[in-house]
Amino acid sequence: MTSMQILPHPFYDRDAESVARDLLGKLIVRRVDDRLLIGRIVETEAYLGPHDLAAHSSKGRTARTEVMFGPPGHAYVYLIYGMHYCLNVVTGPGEHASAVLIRALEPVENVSITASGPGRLCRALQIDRRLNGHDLTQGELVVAQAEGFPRSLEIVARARVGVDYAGEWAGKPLRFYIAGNPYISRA
DNA sequence: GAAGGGATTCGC
DNA sequence: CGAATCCCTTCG
Repeated sequence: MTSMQILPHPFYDRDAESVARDLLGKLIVRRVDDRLLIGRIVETEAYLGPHDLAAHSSKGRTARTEVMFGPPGHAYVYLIYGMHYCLNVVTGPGEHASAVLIRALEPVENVSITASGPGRLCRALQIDRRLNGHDLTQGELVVAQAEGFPRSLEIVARARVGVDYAGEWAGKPLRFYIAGNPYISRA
């Protein structure tokens, strides 16, 4: 396939909303043994930091949320509802305890089962807690940009999913997806 | 619409 | 300790 360029740390060292928008169209590259599983990000959600009542970091710094309080560009992976993993990338600026949830991928290479929805995405890419804290600029899980793609995208902003408990934060348009893409998790 | 399932957190 | 909660998915 075309050559790819791994996104460097400064890409992540910005506010979560900017990173969430700019991740659309980028590639998740997961290496399992000698196989590369590749998907294009088509849906994300921004979690802005401790003041955002929908963000895990708003509950304080704990063993589970520790990675969120660390440097940008690392994976924050946790188990939810006893059976699904969710993949987030830690953003900035600095150690701001903000992150972007990756909600859906469009299959690009070796992704046969559906990767729409955060739980299914992790199943498709064989992501579990062992990748919590992983540096996304190297190793078995990275985010990259294909040369010359994407050019321009039409982005839709909507309320985030599954955060009804978050009061006024529940309705803020911090979920982003590529308009018309068939792999988004829900309309 | 409800249940399934386990880690995590909080309250007693 | 027990109880409640959860950035979900699949089944009825």
